[in-house]
Amino acid sequence: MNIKITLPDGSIKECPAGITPYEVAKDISEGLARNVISAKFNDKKVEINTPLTTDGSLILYTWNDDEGKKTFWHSSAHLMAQAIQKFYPDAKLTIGPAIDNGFYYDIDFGDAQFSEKDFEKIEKKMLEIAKGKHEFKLREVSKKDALALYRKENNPFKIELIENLNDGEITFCDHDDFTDLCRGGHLPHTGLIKAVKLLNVAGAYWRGDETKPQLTRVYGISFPKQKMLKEYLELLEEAKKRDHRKLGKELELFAFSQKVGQGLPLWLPKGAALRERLENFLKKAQKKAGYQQVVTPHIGHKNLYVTSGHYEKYGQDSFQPIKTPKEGEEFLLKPMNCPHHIEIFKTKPYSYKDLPVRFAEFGTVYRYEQSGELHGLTRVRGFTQDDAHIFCTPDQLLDEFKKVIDLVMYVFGSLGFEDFTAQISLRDKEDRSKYIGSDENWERAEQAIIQAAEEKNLNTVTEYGEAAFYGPKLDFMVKDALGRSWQLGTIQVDYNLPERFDLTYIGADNKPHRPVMIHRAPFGSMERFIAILLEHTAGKFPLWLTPEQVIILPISEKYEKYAKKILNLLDEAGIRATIDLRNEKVGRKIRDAEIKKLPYMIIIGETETENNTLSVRKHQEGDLGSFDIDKFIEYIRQEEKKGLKELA
RNA sequence: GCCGAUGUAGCUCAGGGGUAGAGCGCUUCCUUGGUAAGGAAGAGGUCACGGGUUCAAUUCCCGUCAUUGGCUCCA
Repeated sequence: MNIKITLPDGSIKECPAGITPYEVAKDISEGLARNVISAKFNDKKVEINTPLTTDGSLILYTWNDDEGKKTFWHSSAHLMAQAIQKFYPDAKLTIGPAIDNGFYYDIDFGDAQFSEKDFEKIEKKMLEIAKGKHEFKLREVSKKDALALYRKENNPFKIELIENLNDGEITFCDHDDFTDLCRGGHLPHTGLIKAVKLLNVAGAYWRGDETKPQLTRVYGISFPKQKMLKEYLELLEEAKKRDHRKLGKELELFAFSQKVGQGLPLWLPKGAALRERLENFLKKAQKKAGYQQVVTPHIGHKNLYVTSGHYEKYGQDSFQPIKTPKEGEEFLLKPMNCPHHIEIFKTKPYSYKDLPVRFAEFGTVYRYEQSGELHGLTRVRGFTQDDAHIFCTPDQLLDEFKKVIDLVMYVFGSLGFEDFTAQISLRDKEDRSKYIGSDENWERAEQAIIQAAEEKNLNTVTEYGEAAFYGPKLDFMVKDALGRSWQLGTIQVDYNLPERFDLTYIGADNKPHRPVMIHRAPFGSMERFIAILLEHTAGKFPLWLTPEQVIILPISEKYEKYAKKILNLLDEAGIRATIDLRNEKVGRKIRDAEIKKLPYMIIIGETETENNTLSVRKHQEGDLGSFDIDKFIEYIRQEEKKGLKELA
């Protein structure tokens, strides 16, 4: 009997029933058969040696497909677990999935210690086993037998997993002498795994729940070719060079001090100046977009946060109140600016004709982040939000929201962020107790965001359970050098705080109405934004933003006077320049300026002094030739403008 | 907060029971050199902090702090 198999290109192959995906690949070409590592049949993951018995569509995956890589890495996780059990026979396995870059296995080592020192022997053992070309074989097991096996092994984790599965859908995967509970998706055999590297060990809670036992998570990666591993490791090295913590130190932008406290960044002169330029850039755009700057204090009365609901939600898990010595009044370091801005809104009555009003502030806030969660500038305890709150009528909401999207796009565009995801963060579908406010208001807010994102043609993903407790968000997510995702810009719709603070405006009907609030921060925070910008540009900031635009390199002391004259002229023209007056040869000065990524070098020697000119060299590009001073200033001004777009 | 790793000169790091080393940087001197490293000399360290073991601790043990890879969390 024959079956009809449809391939992705639409062609239909007639094959004998019982043919495996591997055999189909072989029928297409020997090369494909060598490379095929997994398959989907009728949209369901199948093993490469699963007999196909009905008509259907088949997709074959190789290493070049994400599906293929996942299969490869998941199979490698089995191999790693097997190798670990050779050395730690009592280790209890739990789960071992593939991730974006490799795989991990969560293991309960009991009283035994597993550390990085074990990596080498595990890697060796894995490769040794891999060479045996052991076939991965999936087999169905009854619930009873599956439970019996893991009861014998005394593995409560697997038992818990199996208990949540239905009889008839439980499968085990065998290879060599190793068996594991697994739903499938494996390589044909272990021999395809040619290179492995264990990357790190970490603690991870069983099922991600901090009340449950902590397991040891072993991360690794594997490849079908040794060369690919080498390339991957080189890539990791490259990424480390772009790490904002390293660059921030090298470029003297920011620092931390044990004495000041963890997670509290200190901005050095160059970093502070950079921040100021970024702030001015946004202030200018916001002014154009109808925002008004306000300034509010760093602390607020506890009652302010009781009213806002933040106290109930975060009171225990935040910096604790500051008390006045005599009255015992309690004040909190502000963890956000919204309540303060709301109080500004409440200083006078508003007519519908006055709305929308938009209050903006670079507001520094303090949040108690758990010590283990702090990370460079991307996760800190004190940071400055480029915050603003828009108060508008329900009718204006959609339009205002879209305008904010425009502003965020302008900021991202001006700074070269093209690779981002707009994440629509909605309520958890099941657990609604985490949120305040009525279902009706939430529904309206969520719809407004979805519609605005759609009308602005944003590339979105929707995440449930990611909303703030007072409202849904549109978050702009960007990846750092190491591929970790961070939220930069955010726009949030809020019907709840206006309710809690009893905000009103007078409508055309001469009756009070409830305004809607939008919270928004295009950068997110100055700290995180600069961190990600550093990693994106590898420290080569746009010319308009960079701390030092030009360095003057006199060839010898004889030209110091002329060099200083040039410095003054550049300074007067608002160009940020310094001089390298060290007693070094010009070759050395150039080398050092190149390493420091200074965009322009001006070389001053006998010729320049006599002709009243400059020799200009551009970073990474070399000699640009001779310039008059005025011509050079004009040139820099033009180059600065190139990076900045106009706000629509 | 939890699990693991780390903490030695301004930076990057080596070392190891008998109070320390390299490279870069810095200072001084020589050199006045034209597009990616000129030469010489010198200064610089409570080996994170506190306790213990020891004749002796920077080294071994314990604790604290900080950094770091994850987990949980993220208004």
